[in-house]
Amino acid sequence: MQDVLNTLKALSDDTRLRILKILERGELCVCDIVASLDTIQPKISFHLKILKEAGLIRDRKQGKWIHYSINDSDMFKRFLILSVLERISDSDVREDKKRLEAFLKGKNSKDKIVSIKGKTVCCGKG
Amino acid sequence: MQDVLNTLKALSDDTRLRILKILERGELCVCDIVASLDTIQPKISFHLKILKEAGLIRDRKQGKWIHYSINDSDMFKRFLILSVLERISDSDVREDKKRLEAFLKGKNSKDKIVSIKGKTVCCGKG
DNA sequence: CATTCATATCAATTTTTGTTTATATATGTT
DNA sequence: AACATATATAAACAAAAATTGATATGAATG
Repeated sequence: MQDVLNTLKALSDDTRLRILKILERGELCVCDIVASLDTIQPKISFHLKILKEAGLIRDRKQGKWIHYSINDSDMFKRFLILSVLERISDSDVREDKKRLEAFLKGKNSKDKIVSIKGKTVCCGKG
Repeated sequence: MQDVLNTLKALSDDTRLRILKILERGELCVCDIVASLDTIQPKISFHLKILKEAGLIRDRKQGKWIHYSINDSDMFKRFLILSVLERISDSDVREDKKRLEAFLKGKNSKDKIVSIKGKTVCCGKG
């Protein structure tokens, strides 16, 4: 019973549903999610941990960054996520998505600038 | 988002999953559930309220008793319950089921005795 | 109409969960 | 090596949820 419970508990939180909702877009690093939900990083790390321990997401380390994505190895969980997220109204996550796209755009242009100097930058000031 | 969240929260509790699991058997009154989970009545009333407010169960009043049953009017919720309960191991609810059957048996025999005197008794001492 | 029984609700408490500030770790850069 | 960045973790605090014991409500019975 514990695994089902953990899974359900992990899904029973506004912040975590919002995280999953933007992860539907694809793999994201922590700072992307922080920017998207317009909040502080430890909060996001806390919720990512819960989602990960429930087996709903997985992470991939690459240099300084840790990329999170929805874990599709467990059918039941994948399916739960799908049917739950589908029932969340677009208006509940519109702002999150806006902020995410704006942030990613900013990152890209910075990447271009710094790639000239050979840097790879995420959210830093350059 | 609030309705999905309420539903998930209602499902995210050991006691409530156990209640749903025995309600799969069919309609039951509060005292049946109390006996089945071997606990105190206010606790069960508390959890029943949460399940009801989430739209997962419904109640039917009949004289002194209130009978609860799984609410199958909402497809999504019905389906969530099904897929969640299916993943709960039998061993997690074996004792509950045992206690329930024993209790119902006791009730029936008492009913027979008191039906002679024209009474209908639930859990009272006769 | 007083009593009993089934259930609900309340108030107090305890437990669990989420938030925040500060700090640690690890990787990459100069 | 010193520094900056991305993320995690810890500790303190706040908020929400669960448990319990006491009491209220309302139906049936004698």
